Amino acid sequence: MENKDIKRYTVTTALPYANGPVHIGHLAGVYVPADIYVRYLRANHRDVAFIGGSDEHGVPITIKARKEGLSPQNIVDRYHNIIKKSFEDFGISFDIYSRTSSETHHKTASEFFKKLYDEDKFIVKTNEQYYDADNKMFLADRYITGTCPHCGFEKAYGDQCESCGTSLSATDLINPKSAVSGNVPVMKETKHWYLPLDKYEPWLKEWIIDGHKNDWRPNVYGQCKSWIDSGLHPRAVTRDLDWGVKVPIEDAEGKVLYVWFDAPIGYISATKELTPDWEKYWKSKDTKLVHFIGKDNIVFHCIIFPTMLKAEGSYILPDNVPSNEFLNLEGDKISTSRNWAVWLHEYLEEFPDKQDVLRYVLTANAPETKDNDFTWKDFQTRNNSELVAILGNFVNRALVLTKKYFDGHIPLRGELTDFDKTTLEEIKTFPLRISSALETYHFREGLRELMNLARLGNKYLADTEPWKVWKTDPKRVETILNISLQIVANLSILGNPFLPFSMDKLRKMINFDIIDWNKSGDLDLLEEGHKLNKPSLLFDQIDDKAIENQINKLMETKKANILSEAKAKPAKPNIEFDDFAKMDIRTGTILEAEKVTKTKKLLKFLIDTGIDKRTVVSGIAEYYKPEELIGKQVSIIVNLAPKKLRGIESRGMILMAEDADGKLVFVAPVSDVKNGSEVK
RNA sequence: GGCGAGGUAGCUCAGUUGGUUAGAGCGCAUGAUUCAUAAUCAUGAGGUCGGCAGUUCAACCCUGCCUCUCGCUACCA
Repeated sequence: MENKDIKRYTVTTALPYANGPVHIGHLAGVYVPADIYVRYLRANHRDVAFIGGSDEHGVPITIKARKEGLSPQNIVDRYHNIIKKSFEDFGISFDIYSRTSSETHHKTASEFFKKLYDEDKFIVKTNEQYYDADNKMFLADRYITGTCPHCGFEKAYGDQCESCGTSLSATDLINPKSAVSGNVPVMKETKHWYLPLDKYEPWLKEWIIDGHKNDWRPNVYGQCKSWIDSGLHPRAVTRDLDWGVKVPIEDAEGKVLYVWFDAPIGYISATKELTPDWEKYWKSKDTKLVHFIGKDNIVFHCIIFPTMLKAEGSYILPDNVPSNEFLNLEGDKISTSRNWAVWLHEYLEEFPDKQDVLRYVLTANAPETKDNDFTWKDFQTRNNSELVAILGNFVNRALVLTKKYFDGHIPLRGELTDFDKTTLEEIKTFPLRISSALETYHFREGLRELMNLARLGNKYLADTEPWKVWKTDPKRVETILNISLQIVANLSILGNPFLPFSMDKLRKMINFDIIDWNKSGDLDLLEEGHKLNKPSLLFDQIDDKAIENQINKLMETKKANILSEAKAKPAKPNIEFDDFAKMDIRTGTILEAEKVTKTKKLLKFLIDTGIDKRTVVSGIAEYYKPEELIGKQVSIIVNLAPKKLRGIESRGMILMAEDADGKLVFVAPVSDVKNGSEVK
């Protein structure tokens, strides 16, 4: 578990993409656990570099910039600043929060690429891609639009059709156009460099499958194993684009490093900006590298980036990649585009000075083993019945009693009862209970143990009843409160990684400034006669009103989303009658229907079209059972070019209407007509 | 369809190289208590550990099949 040879730590957090602000999903998955871990390490005098930064390259940012008539730099500046500020205000204690548009990063990423290039670690492939001759640029992904080959949507992108959701390749599009000029693009050869992941397969097997079977989380390990087992392929590391890190070699005009290649190098660049002595954090065997990420990033951080580091040769590899699952919000997936999220910068405004409440809730309910749900009701309950009632209340009781009886001075601990002794012994066990949870990335459990210490305090007070004893034996009360206050002091140390703002406040109240983890478990942290400052409440109740406001806000979002989803898509451009007349739509009857094996969506039909009996394959298996369709009359395009699907030749297409939720409904004659009737 | 992760009390989760009464917190009920932000403390109710088979003296834990959720992937004429 705890490796004694470890001298220092490099802890990184996934780089948030600078095209939007940060929400609670990011926090719960990555930043809060990483921050707890780092604060814990620092309290143990470990040498830590805590690295974060914004990921600012890639096509989506350039598209957003174009849409808003701004430069990509404008866009990333905007979001980088929002994100950076909100992390600061939230107490994510980065040693540096940098960005990939920085000069240092460009230089670092270039050199990294150059070294692999010089050492012949890449393979080169040439293929044909669309090219806009006027603007002299290759059209990657979203820079090309055209008609979707299967839903007919005219504004499909080169990587995906937003109408039917299919992922496409640019060459699939019908009537492709450049999104930049509107011109018809030409095919032109382009050269790209690939990282041959396949060559590293044996090494990855040894390193991950054999080497990290027991210390990586099951979700991380399983995901890696799945990738490796299914066979790795060379992956392009360059792109034809003008926003990003220029490919630093001749013959690479207009090419940049692909974002996934440059982004993780950002961890290294940021460390360079942090300290000239950066190499010890990345190249020294006695440094432990830990990547905190969400589950969407597992492949990059466990397979691709390590392969890059391995290929480069001089870097250490991650010791662990604690990846969380996803956090849902009120039962639905968090979605930036649907505005279904609790945004950090808004939370900070609406709940001022309540950073720790959110940190607490997100940790107590962290998606460590499976997706979890964040609800405002739970947020309120955890605040009111855990933070306020258990932790805040215990501290308040101890401090108020001390003020009342001893004017805020720590009383003498006199003769101990057996109960005192067992309580003191138990206090001593908490540092190890919490640290062994944190060392193994079990943050939820660590926090639970912290609360158990506060529970122990409450129980101690309830059992010893100092407010009663005071009347008969004030000496005894001195001992009771001394012990209670030692618990308070211990809480302030042990709670600091989780609740830094509140523990800071607590330390001021008890006039105490130690956060050294090694001092925790000590039973004389507060010495006799030590003067406490005036107590105040650590946490406040959150009332129903505040929760209702948040829930209403989400309801509004939901309404707005339903409205916009219900809106019909705008009509496509007019066509000539001749274009319509080319389509031959007939009525037909389903004679046979069966599921295509090994597919989720495909049904295979035999249809009597009046003209003939033919096989048609259709992707509706999610909505209809084959047996209930036999005998049903449908509309079918009979002169669509045949297409092989899963080895079955489909001759025609059944007409379906798609509802807002994606459900497909037959478009068919309302009463039976003879098969082969023309639809016109 | 393939692969991965998960399915344990109303909710959120622990758990065991398989061992005899399955745990915690929150919520709920009852009682105690008043120092404390109506907070606390005790006690209790509540679970056929997703389903069915199998291996075993013994399975929540191992094996097989099935089922549901999430993710990746294939697929949607």
